[in-house]
Amino acid sequence: MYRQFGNIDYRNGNAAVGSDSLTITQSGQLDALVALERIGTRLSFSRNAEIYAEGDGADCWYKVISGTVRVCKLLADGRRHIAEFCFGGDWFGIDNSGERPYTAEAVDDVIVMRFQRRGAEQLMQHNPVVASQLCDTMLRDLANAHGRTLLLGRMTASERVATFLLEMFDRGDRAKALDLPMSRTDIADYLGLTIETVCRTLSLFKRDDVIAIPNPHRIELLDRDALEAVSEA
Amino acid sequence: MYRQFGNIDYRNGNAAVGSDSLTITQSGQLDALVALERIGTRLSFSRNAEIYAEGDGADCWYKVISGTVRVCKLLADGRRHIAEFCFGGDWFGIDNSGERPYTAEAVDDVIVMRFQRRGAEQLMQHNPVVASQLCDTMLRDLANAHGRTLLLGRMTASERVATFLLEMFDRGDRAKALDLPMSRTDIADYLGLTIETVCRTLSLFKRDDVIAIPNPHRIELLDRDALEAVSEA
DNA sequence: CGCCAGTTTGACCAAGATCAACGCAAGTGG
DNA sequence: CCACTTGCGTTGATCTTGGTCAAACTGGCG
Repeated sequence: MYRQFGNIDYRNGNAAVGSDSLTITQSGQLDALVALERIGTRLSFSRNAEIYAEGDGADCWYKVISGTVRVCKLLADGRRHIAEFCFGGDWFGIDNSGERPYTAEAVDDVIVMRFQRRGAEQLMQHNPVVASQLCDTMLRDLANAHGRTLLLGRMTASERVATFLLEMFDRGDRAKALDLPMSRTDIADYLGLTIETVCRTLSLFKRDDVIAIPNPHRIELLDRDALEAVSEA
Repeated sequence: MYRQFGNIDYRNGNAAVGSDSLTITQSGQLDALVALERIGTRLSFSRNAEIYAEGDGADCWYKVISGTVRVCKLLADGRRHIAEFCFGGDWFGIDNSGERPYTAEAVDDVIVMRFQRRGAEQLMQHNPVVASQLCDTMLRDLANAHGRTLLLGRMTASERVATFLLEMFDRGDRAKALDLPMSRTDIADYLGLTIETVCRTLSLFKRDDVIAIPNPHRIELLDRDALEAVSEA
């Protein structure tokens, strides 16, 4: 899942800014990649910096190069909701509304690629490979979002936390140890719980030797089967 | 929102079955419509009939012509989750996974248009108008799904029911009276509540003269402002 | 008329929220 | 180098919202 458009290392920084030469061959994946790369700009943000705010004009699309982004919303009375976390390779900020419906913030230090929406849309029009890859990304996001409605609508606290941990393990390098970039509050707002419930549930899993927590941001997976049994569905 | 591809009346039944002539001009909306229509099949289902089941092969896309469809999932222990209700004009069953992740059922008597996925995808490749319209549909669905994660993750029972009612009123003909095709159980499973909580909340709104309920499936809007105040966010 | 499916209402219960205190490690300033 | 602060994280006690269980109601239909 995720990590669209393969493994080109953007970090070497050969991206040109907004070149508008859209004379692009309608051929393979690599061309699609190069084409996209040519119209993007690299940007970096430090921990908790705002990438864009709810209400801003939605004239750009973004792709995470490194770090973690949270897409969230603050309600009038202080309740907060995190719609998604985005990691290296994930797209965010793709919507066809005029205004941003959510805010995007850097969870830790983040590097992103920013694409002018106009340019990207033109690219899609002219290059079916880019179009179908972006389409796939959207369909994956949609499936993801539906999975989350199930989680939020019908799962208990333990099921939510177990599902979250497995998701994080599977997105990382599938090692036994996991470094969570986000705080407990972030996790709570992502799972529709309170920070206390998240803590208690993690402590519960620790007590039952399902996970170990050497420090708050590091989780070690001791018993995947147990976690999967809790997460079930 | 929704109701893609305008107002052609499919009910008159001039749809041909699976004609594969994809020699289509790259021009206006109407052509896109005609092109799509030519590769679709009309089907009808009666109340509670299954349109497709979780686990089936996902080789078709669907569009509702008339009636209401629920896209849902039954968990092992009996909990049920409704991902979305689809009304006339809405697409459903568009996903790029091999197997259906959800079941689709007719809420009431339903007529749908079914499209072979292969054909529709080819059509998208060759006809950018169809492609971008389907893309828009997906983006709308995605925004919708994110809205629902907010509702399910952070809203109280009253807020959920108020939001649901407003959504239903706004999707209908915006008259003061609304006929809900779905049962209380359906509403509950859509809002992540129990049937009892849905009933109690509706009774509460009735007691406060926000709505009237002449019969269980008919809701009249007496005080939209009050409902919007509860739904807030 | 009596049954049936769906809805409504009431009494009680529990999962998770809220409120509060404490722990702990990383700064910071004297 | 060591008090003091600050920002998280953890744990405990209590409360509330919404769930569970149960009974009554309603309209349609054989």
